[in-house]
Amino acid sequence: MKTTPPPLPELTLAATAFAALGSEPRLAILRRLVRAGPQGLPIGDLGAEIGVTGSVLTHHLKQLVSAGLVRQQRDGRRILSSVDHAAVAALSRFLVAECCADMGGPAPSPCTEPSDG
Amino acid sequence: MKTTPPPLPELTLAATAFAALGSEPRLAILRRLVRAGPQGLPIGDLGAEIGVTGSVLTHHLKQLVSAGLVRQQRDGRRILSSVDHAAVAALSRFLVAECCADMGGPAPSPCTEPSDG
DNA sequence: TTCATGATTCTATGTTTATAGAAATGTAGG
DNA sequence: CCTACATTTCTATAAACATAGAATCATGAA
Repeated sequence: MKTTPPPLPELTLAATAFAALGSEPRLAILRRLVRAGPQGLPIGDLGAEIGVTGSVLTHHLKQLVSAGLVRQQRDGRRILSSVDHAAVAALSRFLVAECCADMGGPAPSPCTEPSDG
Repeated sequence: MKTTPPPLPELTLAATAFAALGSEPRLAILRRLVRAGPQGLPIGDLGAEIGVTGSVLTHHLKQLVSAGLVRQQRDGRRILSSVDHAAVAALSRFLVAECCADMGGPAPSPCTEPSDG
């Protein structure tokens, strides 16, 4: 049996997810989906609200889904997209972990911030 | 007088920062810089450790600096790059805020995760 | 089957990004 | 000034991404 089957290194996964978020239209899409809640939003409605249509919307959604940040399920003749909150939270934690790595301690607060608030 | 001087909307700034992180080499760079601590790391050393050289490294660093995630300061004939932890933490918070927006409550925990642990 | 709707795939074009080597800039020391 | 070192800018090329319209596929209703 193979004892080292890690498919993709954490760094690659994180970079893919960040790249998926590194676009205004996609970030706007994610926002709408968050507001839509766990039920999700049909792609048509999504495009109408954001101002992106057809193939372009599919293009962006594919990246978000591929990055694991968004899930999709059929509902009759439409497809509902919803945010994978766990994935988003995990990505956020990764970012904080990177930030605080070897900085001294188990990261009690997000970071040793310079009196931000 | 102009009454609408907001330079860049939050969404644009966030997208820029995420795009800066959406690349393996840049994410690797950030990691090294985090481990280097607040003192920073000269660009030459950085390239030697990561396996990126000269102009390519400058290219990536410029994006990280432009996104506000990395700062640079001269130290004699070299330039020390260091992570702006506050910016990274802020980006992480933005991500969580997006995730939990309108989900009900002031976000006590990162997200209403589905029994992840 | 036929029609209408919702989404994707295909095809094409323009833009941005990544990478790399050579040349140029800035800094420190003799 | 001249040399050595560190980093950037310039130039070029290949790859990836963004956008859009037309055609195609999938689902639901009559």
